[in-house]
Amino acid sequence: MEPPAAPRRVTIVDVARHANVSTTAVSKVLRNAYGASPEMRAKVRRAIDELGYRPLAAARGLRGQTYTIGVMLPDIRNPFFPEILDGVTGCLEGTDYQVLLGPGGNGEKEEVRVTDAMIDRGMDGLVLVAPVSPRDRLEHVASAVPTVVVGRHGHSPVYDTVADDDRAGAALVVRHLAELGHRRIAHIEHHETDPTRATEMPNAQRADGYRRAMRDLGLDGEIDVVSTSYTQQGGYEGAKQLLARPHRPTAVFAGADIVAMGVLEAVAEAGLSVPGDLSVAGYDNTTFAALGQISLTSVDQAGQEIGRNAARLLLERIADRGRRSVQVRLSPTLVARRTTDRPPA
Amino acid sequence: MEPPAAPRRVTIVDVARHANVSTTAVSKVLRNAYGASPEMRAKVRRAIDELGYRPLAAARGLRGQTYTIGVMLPDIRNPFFPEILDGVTGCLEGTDYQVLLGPGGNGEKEEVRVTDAMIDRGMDGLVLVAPVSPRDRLEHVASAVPTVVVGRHGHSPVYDTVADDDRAGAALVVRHLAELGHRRIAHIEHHETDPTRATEMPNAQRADGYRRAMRDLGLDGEIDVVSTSYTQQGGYEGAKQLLARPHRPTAVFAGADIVAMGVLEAVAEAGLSVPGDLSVAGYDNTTFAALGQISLTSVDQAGQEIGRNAARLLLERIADRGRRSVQVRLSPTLVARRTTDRPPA
DNA sequence: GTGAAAGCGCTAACAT
DNA sequence: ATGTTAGCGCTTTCAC
Repeated sequence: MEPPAAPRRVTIVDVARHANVSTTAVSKVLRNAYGASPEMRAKVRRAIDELGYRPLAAARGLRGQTYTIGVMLPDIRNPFFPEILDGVTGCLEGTDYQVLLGPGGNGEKEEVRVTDAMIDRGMDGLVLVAPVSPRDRLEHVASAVPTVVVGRHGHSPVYDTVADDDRAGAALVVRHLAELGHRRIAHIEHHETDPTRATEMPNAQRADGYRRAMRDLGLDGEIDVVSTSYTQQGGYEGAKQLLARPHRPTAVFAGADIVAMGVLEAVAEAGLSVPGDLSVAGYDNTTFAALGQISLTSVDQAGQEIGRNAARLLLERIADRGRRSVQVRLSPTLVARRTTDRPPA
Repeated sequence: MEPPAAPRRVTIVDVARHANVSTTAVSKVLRNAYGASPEMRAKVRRAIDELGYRPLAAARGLRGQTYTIGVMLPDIRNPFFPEILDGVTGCLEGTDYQVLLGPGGNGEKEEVRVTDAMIDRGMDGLVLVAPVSPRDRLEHVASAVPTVVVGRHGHSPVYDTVADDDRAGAALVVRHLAELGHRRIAHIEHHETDPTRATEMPNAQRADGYRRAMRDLGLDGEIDVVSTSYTQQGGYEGAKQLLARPHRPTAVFAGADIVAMGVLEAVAEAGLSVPGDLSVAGYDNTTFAALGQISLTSVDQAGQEIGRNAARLLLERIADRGRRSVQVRLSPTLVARRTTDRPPA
């Protein structure tokens, strides 16, 4: 009546014995490495199947690879990130790599913890999605393990980047609203104090894109930015401020869909209608935006495309750690829905 | 001009040499194990800090633990799961364990792949969230590594379970609607063919809870179940069917919030109003439900509580693999919002 | 093409 | 309380 201890795992030695070959031979078959005859391969594969052998990734990692790709997501709740993840896993399908996710937590401390953990676990490559850590830290990580940084602008020789052109996305929104006839187009941005991040983060690029687009349209005088945060609460508060303006805007470009949700709430509370009294646009084209009840005009980032590119670059870098760093920039598209229309007469 | 190969990692040997002690001593300090004097500990810790040493989890795992807990999520997109995750990570905070997520993919094949991958990576324990795999498979996994199954009914001697009482949750909705005066209360369920899952999955329990509650209220004759799927599309189609009934229901209990979203869309399309013409309730109290624009009556599962319990049970089982299996059942609560009201006169 | 043997970084027995 | 030594399961020389 002993406690049901875990039964001993089948090891490479068992397989070798069962197939009457050396462990080296088995290892070669596992890795599709050079130096094993077809007959040998067949024999070994049969033994593997018969014994139900699975190589222990941890042990492999001690000498070679762990066949594990780590993806750090800063916030599981953001409905945009699953798209990226789908792209990554899709690209890795058919390879021997397995994707594991590290829950980031939107803070530098949490990011350090999770990236260190991934390095300590011998992961072969990392995809960092919209990291908030300073550049040095990212480079530190990238020097320990092949890394692709996603959704953050600013280059580095040690890691590759994939990002949407957030400035262009913001311009799409502004032009769309201007074409509808709006002039007083306000923007709600995410407040950023850190100097590096103030240029590298998507939110900063969106705000910048908004300003540039306004200027390009000759609307310099109408530029109106409220600085809160990329949260529903931030959108609510930002909208409150904008609605209290003596001469209030006819359109609001919220820096993220979740912000737009807060705006919609504040507008409803003020007894105003969308888009009758105010047009509202978001960013990210999240699930919310597509809901029939919401039908929010938004900017679609090619999430899957981003993920696919990230995975591809990562595999390339794993294969050649010394290669020059690559920057991929993708173009977002506008998805016009029912929250934007012509301004009130 | 050689390619910048990864600099050699600091190992336990380096630390031992630097501190003038044995590797055993360092190992003991790392694991807070018995047999190291305070002075020794101090010395070793200093060396660790000075060298920036971090133990390699893969190597530790080869003999002992990897200090990694794997959480399998079937669907990253489901906004309910982050709650569970928060509970798990919260409970593990302060311990040496790191949580890594395995993207499930809502299919048996994907689940096998990701659970195998987690086992192969030497994880110390697994939390499986709402797995769809058959019981045998779950027991197979659990026999390889300590496992807690979350959000699935049905016990097993080899794994612990944590779940909300979905029957009770469904009853909460039915009683709420009945108290408002509804009698013709319909339900949209997720179609399930597999016999094991037909009893063990939450959706099945919700449908069952609906039927029981209707009977308990003497509404046997009004029981009306449409069988589609737990998707927005499923809700849309289900609602279409219900609205086409000669004597249509006055209230719809959708088995999940996302289903309710589809219902709302179909209702709006039919030119009807909620809750004026039809009351709608969901399940899961997701982010959607709470949005001011939606304000959906829903059932709140204590997600964080579920996660905390799962983590606690897992730690207990890691400490004692032989202990009897435990089942924790938590109680959901109703969150009444604006989509439910008295039936039309 | 094949296999023996060394060793990856750590922990666990076993001395001392 | 401390150190020595033998592995854990795999990959990688390097013989043959």
